[in-house]
Amino acid sequence: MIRKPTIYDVAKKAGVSIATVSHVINNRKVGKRTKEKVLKAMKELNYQPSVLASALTGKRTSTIGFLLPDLANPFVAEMARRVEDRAHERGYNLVICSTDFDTEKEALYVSLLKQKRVDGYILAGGFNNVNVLTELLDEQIPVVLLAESYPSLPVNSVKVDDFAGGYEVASHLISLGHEKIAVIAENVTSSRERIRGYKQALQDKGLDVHEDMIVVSDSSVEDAERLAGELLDRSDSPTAIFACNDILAIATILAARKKNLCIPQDLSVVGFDNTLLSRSSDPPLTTVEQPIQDMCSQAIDLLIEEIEGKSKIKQRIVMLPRLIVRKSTDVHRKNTRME
Amino acid sequence: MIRKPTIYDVAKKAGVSIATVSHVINNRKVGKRTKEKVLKAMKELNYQPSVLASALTGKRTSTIGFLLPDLANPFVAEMARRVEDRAHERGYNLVICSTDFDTEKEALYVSLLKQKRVDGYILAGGFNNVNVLTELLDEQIPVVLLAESYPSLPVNSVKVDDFAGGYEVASHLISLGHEKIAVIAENVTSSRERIRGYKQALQDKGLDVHEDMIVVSDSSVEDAERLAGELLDRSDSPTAIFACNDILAIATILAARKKNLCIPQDLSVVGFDNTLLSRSSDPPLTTVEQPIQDMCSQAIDLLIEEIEGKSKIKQRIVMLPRLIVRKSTDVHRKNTRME
DNA sequence: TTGAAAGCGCTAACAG
DNA sequence: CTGTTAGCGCTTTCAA
Repeated sequence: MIRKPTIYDVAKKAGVSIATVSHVINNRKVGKRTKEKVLKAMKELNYQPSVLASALTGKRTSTIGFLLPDLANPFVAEMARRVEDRAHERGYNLVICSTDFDTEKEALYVSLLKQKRVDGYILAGGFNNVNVLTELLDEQIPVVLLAESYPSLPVNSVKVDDFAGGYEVASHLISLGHEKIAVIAENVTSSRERIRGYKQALQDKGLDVHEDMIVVSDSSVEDAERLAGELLDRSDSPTAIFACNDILAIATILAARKKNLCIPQDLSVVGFDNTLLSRSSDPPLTTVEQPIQDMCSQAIDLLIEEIEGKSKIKQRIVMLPRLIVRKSTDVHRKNTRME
Repeated sequence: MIRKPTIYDVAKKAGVSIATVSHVINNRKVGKRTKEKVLKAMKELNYQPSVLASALTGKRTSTIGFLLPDLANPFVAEMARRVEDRAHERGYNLVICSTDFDTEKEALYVSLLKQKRVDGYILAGGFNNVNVLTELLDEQIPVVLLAESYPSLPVNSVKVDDFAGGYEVASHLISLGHEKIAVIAENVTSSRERIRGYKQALQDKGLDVHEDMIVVSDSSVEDAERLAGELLDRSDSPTAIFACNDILAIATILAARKKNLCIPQDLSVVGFDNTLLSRSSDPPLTTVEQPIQDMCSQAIDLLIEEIEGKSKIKQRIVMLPRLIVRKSTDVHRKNTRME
C-alpha cells in the first residue's frame, strides 16, 4: 500500500514550509503566488489532509454521534435520513448507533464515541440513560435531544408537541362517537405525553379515563399484535385504538384482521408519525404527522451552533403536529358488534 | 471544559512510564503488580484512550464507512441495522452516508471518509461510481459490496441471486396463467439481474418478451406510481406487474387503486425484499425474501477479515432468495377486464 | 508573508 | 519487564 501524501510532501514539492501549506489549507493570508504553487502541488499529489492529525491538535473531527432506538423503524430511519442530509450540508458526518432503549448500550456507545472524539451528539427518540446525559452536559459536550426532552435538564431539544398530538387524536375519535378508546403505547416519554393529551381530551369531553385501557408494548410488532389481540378479546372491548406510532397501528390492524374485524367499521385505528406505512396499509391509516424535516434540520443546526461555539443559550423547540384523517377511522356505530 | 486525562496523567499517577501504560492498554506482557497499579490509576482518572492519537500512529480507527442509496428506504434501513449490529459486535462503528445513486455524492463521501481514515467500506445496493470503486481497490482499501456486485472487478461481495429471484417471480406468475407481465425496475444492477431472470422464465415457458413491458423508475414512490398508471392505461395492459422492490409494488397498488382495479382479481402484483411494507399492505404482498441478516453479517465479517489482514482471497457470496406468496397474486381470469 | 519548532496523545522500536 | 525516545500529520505561536 502506497503511503498517502502528507503536508510535508506538499511543502517539499511546492518549495515552501509546512506552515505555509497549513495556512493555505485553512485559507489564511498567504501570498498569491505561493498560494498558487501550493495549490498546484496539492492537486498534483492528490493531497488530502488528515482529519485525525488535525483533530489531534484540537480541531474538530466534523463527525456527530447519532444515537437512536432502532434504525429498522421507518420513522426513525426517516429521521436519520433527514439528520444525515442536514449534517452533510453543514460538513459533518454521522456515526449511527441503535440502542434498542437499552441503557447499557447507550452508555457503551457514548463511551466509544467519546474516544473517537465526536464533536457532539444527537440523542433521538427515547434515550433513557439520564446519567450518561448528565455526564455529557457536565463535560460541556454539545448535545441535542431529538423527538424527546428532559424538562428538568438544561439541554437543547427539538420535538413535536406530543401532548397536543394525543389530544387531537382523542378528540377526533370522540367526535366520531367513540367512548371506549384504548391506547397502545411504548415505554418512552413521547408516548407518555401523548397519553396525557389523550386523557385530557377525554376529561374535557366529560368521559372517564380507564387506566386499564392503556397498555404498553415493548415496541415490537409481535408484542403489539398480542396486546391488541388481548384488548379486543375483552368483554368490554374498545371501539377505537390509538396506537402511539404507525408500527403499533399496523400491528393493531393485523390483530383485528385475525379476529375478522373490519376497519374502520368494527374498529377505528389511529397511528402516529405518518410514515410510509400509514399510506400503504389497508386501510390507509389516520395518523399524526410530525414535521420531520424541520425537526431534524433544526436539531442539527442547534447542535452545530453549540459545537462551533456560536450560541450558549439552550433552547427547547416544540413543533406542532398535524392530524391526517384517512380511512382507518369512522363514526362509531352502536351495536355493530352486538351480534 | 476540563482537559481529559491522557496517558501521561495515568503514567504519573501510577508511577510508571507511558510505555508501560500503553502496554497494559494493548494488554501486552506487564508485571502483575504494575499492571494493577496502572489499571487502578486509569479507573480513578476515568481514563479513556484517544482513538485519534492511536490511529495517527498507524493503528485502526475501528470505524467503517457505509454507503447506501437511501436510508429512508425500509429495506435499506433494515440492512443498515443488521450491518450496524454485526459491526458493533466486532468492535466497529459505522458512519453512514446516503448517496441517492448520485455518483458525485459517492465520490464526495468516499473522499471525506478517506480523510477520516475509516478502515474499510461497505457499499450497498447500487453504488454507481466505478472509478471510485476501482480507486479504492487500487489503494488496497478494504471494500465489500452488499446486495450488488461488479463481476468484472476483484472485489468482495455478498448478495442474493437476483437472477433466481426474478426467475421465480415470473414462473409463479406464469403458473398462475399470466402472460402479459410487466416489470417496474430501478436503474441498478440488481434490478437488471432480476429482469434477466424474468426474461429467462418467460422464454423457458415459451412466452415472448416485450421490452416495452419493462419500465425503469427513479426509485421514488411518485414516479413509480406514475409509471404503473401508464402501464395500466395501455390498450394492451398487463395482468400482472413485477415490481423490483416492495416500495415500487406499493406504488403500483396505489396506482391500481386509483383506477378502481382490484388486487389480485384485476391485477397481480409482486414485490421484492419482504420488508415490513409487504406484510402491512392491502392486500399483503407476494414478494421475495432476502436473507438480510445473514447477508449483512457476512458482509461485515468479510470486510473485517480484510481489514485485520486475515484473508486476501476475494469472495463473491451469493445467497438464495425465497418467494413468499401472499394475497397480491392470483390466477389470471381471462376476460375479467373485457367489459 | 513565511518559516522553525513545540506540541497534540499514543505506539513502537530499542535499551536497559 | 519497564523506560527512553523518535515519530504519526497537522496547528500554532513566535520570529524573521
